[in-house]
Amino acid sequence: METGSIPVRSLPGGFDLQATLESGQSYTWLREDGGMYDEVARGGDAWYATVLPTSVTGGRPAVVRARQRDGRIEWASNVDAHAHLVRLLRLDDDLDAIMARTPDDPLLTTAYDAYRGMRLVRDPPFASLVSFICSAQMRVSRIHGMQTRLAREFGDPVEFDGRTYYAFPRPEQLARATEERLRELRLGYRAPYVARTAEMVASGEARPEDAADLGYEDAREYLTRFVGVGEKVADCVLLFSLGFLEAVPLDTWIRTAIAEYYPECDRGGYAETSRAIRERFGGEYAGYAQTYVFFYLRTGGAV
DNA sequence: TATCCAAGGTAAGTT
DNA sequence: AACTTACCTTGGATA
Repeated sequence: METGSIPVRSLPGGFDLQATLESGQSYTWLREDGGMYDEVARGGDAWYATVLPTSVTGGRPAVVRARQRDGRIEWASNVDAHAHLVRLLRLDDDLDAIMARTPDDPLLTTAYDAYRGMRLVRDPPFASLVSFICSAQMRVSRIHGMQTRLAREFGDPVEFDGRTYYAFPRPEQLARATEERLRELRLGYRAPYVARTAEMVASGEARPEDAADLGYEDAREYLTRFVGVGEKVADCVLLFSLGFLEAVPLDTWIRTAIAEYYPECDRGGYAETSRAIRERFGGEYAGYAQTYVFFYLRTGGAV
């Protein structure tokens, strides 16, 4: 077991682990006290755990546990997790600079103040792709449940500190899943989408990470070749996995925000409205603004 | 207790 | 290209 810690004050703009992991960006972490999304007071200091896939570690899957307490991010792992955490939780983003480069409007300011320190995540691409295929017409807490079941059913088990953790399935593992089994895991009509997309990735027909080499709108178009991936899901993968911080997924909450606060940005079609709200949110870091607004509204912020 | 509704949308079929 | 409609499931609201 290796351990370490990272002082929060060393991170420009601070950090909020709970907000970062429970804001509906990533579905690859488990809170070890069992709770997540569905309760309790904020400001907890619970441990969270994830398993890095072999595509990231290059070797065996690595378990990473982290918690935030006493002004530090504490971690424990079977590898040196520091660089992994910086990457997964975007600890190298300068939040102060990013907020300074998004507009100074009342909704954004309120959302920023509510979850100061929340960062975007950088999830492994295949897990992110599957997670957001599953997200269609689904509550955040249930998306998380689906991903947890997929890992336990099809992922590699990894022993760490007396417990068994499960990596998110590799494409070839998930490609072996039958639609029927996926429906039993309560994916509903998303089951064939996940099965077909996993086959596409496993066969080498296309890989989500290949979109990273393209320009933003071409990258979004590229991802829609996967079954179950439309423009909104594509934007989520671009933002939460592939580092396109300008991506603004147009989900129900953001559409509500547009109607209430930025009606002039509603241009009818997805691409045009997306472009308008992206500009309204300052362009290059518009996705940060989107994520704060989404989480703020979803957790009861005034509309 | 029964019924209804909506949830971080997408694919397929019509105009 | 723009506009409908069907689609699994289920927690929470309403009757």
